Amino acid sequence: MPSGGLDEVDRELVRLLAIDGRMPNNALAEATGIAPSTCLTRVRALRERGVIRGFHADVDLGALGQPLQALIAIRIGAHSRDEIDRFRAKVPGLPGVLSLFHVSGANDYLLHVAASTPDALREFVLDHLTADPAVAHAETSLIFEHVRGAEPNLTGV
Amino acid sequence: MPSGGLDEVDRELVRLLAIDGRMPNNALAEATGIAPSTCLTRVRALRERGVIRGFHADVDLGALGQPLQALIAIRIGAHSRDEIDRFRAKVPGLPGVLSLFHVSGANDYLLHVAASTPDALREFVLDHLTADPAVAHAETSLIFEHVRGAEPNLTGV
DNA sequence: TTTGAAACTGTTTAGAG
DNA sequence: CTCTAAACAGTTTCAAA
Repeated sequence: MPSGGLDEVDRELVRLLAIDGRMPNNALAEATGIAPSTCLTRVRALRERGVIRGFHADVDLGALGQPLQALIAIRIGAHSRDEIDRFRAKVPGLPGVLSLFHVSGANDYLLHVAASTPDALREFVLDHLTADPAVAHAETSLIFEHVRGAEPNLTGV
Repeated sequence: MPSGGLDEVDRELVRLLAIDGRMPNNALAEATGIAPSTCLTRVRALRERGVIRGFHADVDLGALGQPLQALIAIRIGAHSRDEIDRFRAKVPGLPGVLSLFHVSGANDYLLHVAASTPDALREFVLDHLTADPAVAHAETSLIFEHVRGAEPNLTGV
């Protein structure tokens, strides 16, 4: 049950930073029982190794004028690899896109988007999904509630 | 198209912190053309108002021994409100749970989880979902790829 | 790799506009 | 609500182990 060259201290640093990405180096050092300089070196190493990919503010999209969220199940219409790649490449850049999941099963992609109004959402689907030749079908589900996992909180959805 | 009492500067601060949650106050101030002290006040206010909910490290779960991710579509078996509430309350605390979406449509919940091995995933589903009296059906889709939105990057999946 | 201590940089407070 | 400036805290480097 090990974890690719991470020791106890590394895992604790990761855990703490996943909970509070702005925890000061000092505090991290004390919490893990190492010197601040050592702590700095380790956190840098974790970033360089890609264990920590970045730090992000968790923003309330509603406060930013995007109170609606949806998950859109997308089926690709058996086309060329090129067309699929194009779709995959364009989607993350579309306005309001939070995440794109490529999944196994009946659907090919699951798209998590934010929108300002039902109309904006509808336009998003029509303009960018339905209209795309790679897309065979798109089924939109509104998100009533979105709760993060309580434990380590090891991701950024 | 406004955003609940946020001015231009606030929105820019939020945008920058969503991209880099560790951007120094100095740099934020310069980037937005205000004094560091003012910047500090504003960022604090954004946190207090809940516009910024927190700061988190974005962690590579694979590096932490959880290389598998899945989305599990869950249908609730038309039970009492209490039972649904209990389900809703327990899930975020289950091991490996990243996010729980309550959605409209054929499925009631969409659960985003991480696991170490296919077996661990199977056990998770059997022990915590299939076995739960509130759950009528659970359909697991493996996540092949998960891409974040490129724009503001305004969330933390 | 680790560290303590110095040098430095960024943060925070306070006081005034 | 904003700013400048001073006080403070945290970060980072570096030489040594």
